[in-house]
Amino acid sequence: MVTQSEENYLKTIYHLGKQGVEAVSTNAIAEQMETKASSVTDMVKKLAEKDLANYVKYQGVSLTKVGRLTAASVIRKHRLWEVFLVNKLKFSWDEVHEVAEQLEHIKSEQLIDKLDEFLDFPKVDPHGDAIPDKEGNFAKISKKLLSECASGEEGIFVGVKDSSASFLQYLDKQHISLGDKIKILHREEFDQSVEIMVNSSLLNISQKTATNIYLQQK
Amino acid sequence: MVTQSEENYLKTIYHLGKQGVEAVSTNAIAEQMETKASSVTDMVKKLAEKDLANYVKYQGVSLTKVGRLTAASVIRKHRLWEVFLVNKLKFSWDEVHEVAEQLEHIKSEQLIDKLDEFLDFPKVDPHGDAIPDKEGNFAKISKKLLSECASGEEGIFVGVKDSSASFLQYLDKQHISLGDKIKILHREEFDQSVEIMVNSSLLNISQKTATNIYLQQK
DNA sequence: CTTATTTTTTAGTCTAATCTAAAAAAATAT
DNA sequence: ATATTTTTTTAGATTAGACTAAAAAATAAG
Repeated sequence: MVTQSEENYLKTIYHLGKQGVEAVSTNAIAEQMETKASSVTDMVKKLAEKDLANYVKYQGVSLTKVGRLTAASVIRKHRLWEVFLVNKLKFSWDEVHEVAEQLEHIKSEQLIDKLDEFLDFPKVDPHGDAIPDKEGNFAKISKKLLSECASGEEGIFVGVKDSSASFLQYLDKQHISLGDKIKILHREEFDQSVEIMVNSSLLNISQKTATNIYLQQK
Repeated sequence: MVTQSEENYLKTIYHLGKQGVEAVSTNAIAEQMETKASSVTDMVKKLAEKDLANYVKYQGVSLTKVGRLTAASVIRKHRLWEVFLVNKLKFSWDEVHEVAEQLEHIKSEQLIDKLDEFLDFPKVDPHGDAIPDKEGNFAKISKKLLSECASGEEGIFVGVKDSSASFLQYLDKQHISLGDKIKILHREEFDQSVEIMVNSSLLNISQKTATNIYLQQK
């Protein structure tokens, strides 16, 4: 049995080391998890003991195949729950993280399968990050900041970069919501503002807004 | 902060001692929770320390007002999650318990409020047990076994007593489902079978079936 | 290439929750 | 009312996870 704490370590190592393939330093993990390096050393030994991680003293940690799969499964759960919280329970994007952080540790294959189905097999979470499938494979999502799109390009609004309450409220007021198709019509040289088409209405957004919106293209 | 383990003890004491008001013996708790009496003693001291329980050596435990409220809140979460699992994710009744057992410990007021709303403020869980409100008050549910109803009576099918897979499948086959209005037409003296009206169709059910179905009246 | 600095590990504590075995109190039976 | 049985508590260990402080290894600087 993989404990909750072990799952959290696996997740962190996965994120820090390119899907857990690259070796990650003890200190990096400690900093990320806001814990002490000595605690990390202890845990990392345990993960190696359980064949979830490869660990050589003074040389950092990477994940084994099983470790990577376990980490991906936790990430899958986290992101599916985030979709549930936002799409079904109407949480706003900035409120979901800590709750999903708890829900990701619920142990039940069946629960996640049924949740996945209930949500209609989403491929991205509310922040625009890919949701891995049961085998731990991530769909290649080509998401790009709106500010990086040329005029003429279009894409689906799949996430925000910085999800402050005020920004989300602004989006709400402009009737821009997740899943909307956005087309870039014109980029204004002088102030980097962008004219876009959303829900068949024209809108002008500031550069700041444009650097906060992720579009998914095909 | 109340730990997961503390919550489980509170819940057990609540259930064993008439909402936690009556004192419950150490042994009774140990047996119910499949743990050792010595572990119970330890925990019960801690609960008393935190003013969640009243405890006098050798005289059993009851809950304080705060303890009762905390227990009721855990039960509320458990039952709301059960409704979610059955109504939304299409779990069958006998599969939900252990998952709800985990979900009940997720800490987020907001989550439960929104879940409650999402489920349309249910008053009973899939087993026909009342869901307490935020103040810990249970709606008085007058649920009765179908076998105890006189002919002429009617009620809403709110739960089952023993939820074996085969029984649930039988109900499915007969097109009897949760929330259906059932009217008792006639009770056969000789074999205790009962003729009922469900979804405007006549049905004859055995005594065994009748003792497994809970009806809610008014 | 030796010294200083940083990183990582080890050794020893601590807390929460559990357990076993023994002691103490309460309940029951003779 | 005394002995026996049952229940409950205490004492002492154990395990997971985290911490502090000191030691060891690796890295950087002169």
